[in-house]
Amino acid sequence: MKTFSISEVAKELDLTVYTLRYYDKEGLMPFVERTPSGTRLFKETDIGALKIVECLKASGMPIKEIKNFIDWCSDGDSTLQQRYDMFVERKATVEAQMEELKKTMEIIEHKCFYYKTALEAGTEDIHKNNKIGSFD
Amino acid sequence: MKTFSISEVAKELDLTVYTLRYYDKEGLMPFVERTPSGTRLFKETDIGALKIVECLKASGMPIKEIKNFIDWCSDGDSTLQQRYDMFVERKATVEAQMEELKKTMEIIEHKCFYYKTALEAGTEDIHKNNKIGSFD
DNA sequence: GTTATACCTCGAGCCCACTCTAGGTTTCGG
DNA sequence: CCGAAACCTAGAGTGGGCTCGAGGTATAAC
Repeated sequence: MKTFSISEVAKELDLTVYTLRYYDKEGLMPFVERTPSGTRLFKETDIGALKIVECLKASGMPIKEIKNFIDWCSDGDSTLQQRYDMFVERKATVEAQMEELKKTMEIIEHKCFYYKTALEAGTEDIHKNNKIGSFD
Repeated sequence: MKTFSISEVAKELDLTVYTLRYYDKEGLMPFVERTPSGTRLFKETDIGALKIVECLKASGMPIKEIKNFIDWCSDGDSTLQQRYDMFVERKATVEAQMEELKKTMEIIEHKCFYYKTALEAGTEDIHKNNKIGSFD
């Protein structure tokens, strides 16, 4: 079976080898096998698992909670409920983040417009004259 | 003109007074006036400006870059172009974050389904039997 | 076979964004 | 006018997530 070195995996996932070893230290990859001399050998499935780790990270989950999930995976079917619940909760937090980001975007787009018109006028004052104290 | 104390502003923006004082220390609120004895007096417009700071923070901008923006604001119309460019660039990064979050969401939804069916079956094995090594 | 490169661990260091403590002053209700 | 609560500064401490240096072993290319 084909295996991959830590630097190959780092390149694939756009991480550094430092980061991968740090994840290992934090218990996020207990499944990765080693050569007799200690060199890590990553399988395709390991890379798949790390992609889930990255996904959870991208959802804003801290390393320690991701570790809980990994531990549950190691514990087998008895933890299926926890893992399901976790993903359902993640879904909710990501939805909230999307909402938040949408609001942020609206303000930023408004500011793009604000500065475009100000640039055209050569001064910000055109906005100040319209609505006093709006910080528009 | 009505003014607000630091704790009122903290409550309004859902921040701590510590955080607000930290922002001040970092130069994010050079516009906030003081009483002769040094107590900060926030105006409505100051709160508006802080909302923009929060917006930039929510867009992932680090404090130091937000400070640049605040400095540009103090410098007046000569920095209109920089500020416009900054918001256009912010727009792009927020768009990228939205894309990223969408991908994250897809994986999470897939996992919700994965665990829902596994729970119904009582074991994760039903997935393992379908696609070997997919970490689905 | 040797030399360069990649791998390893352990622990220290770094950066960011707060968060809090100590020690002090001010303001405000009764 | 007094005591509680809110304000202030300077600087130390915290937690998360890396990032790196030192010192050493292993493997691969020539």
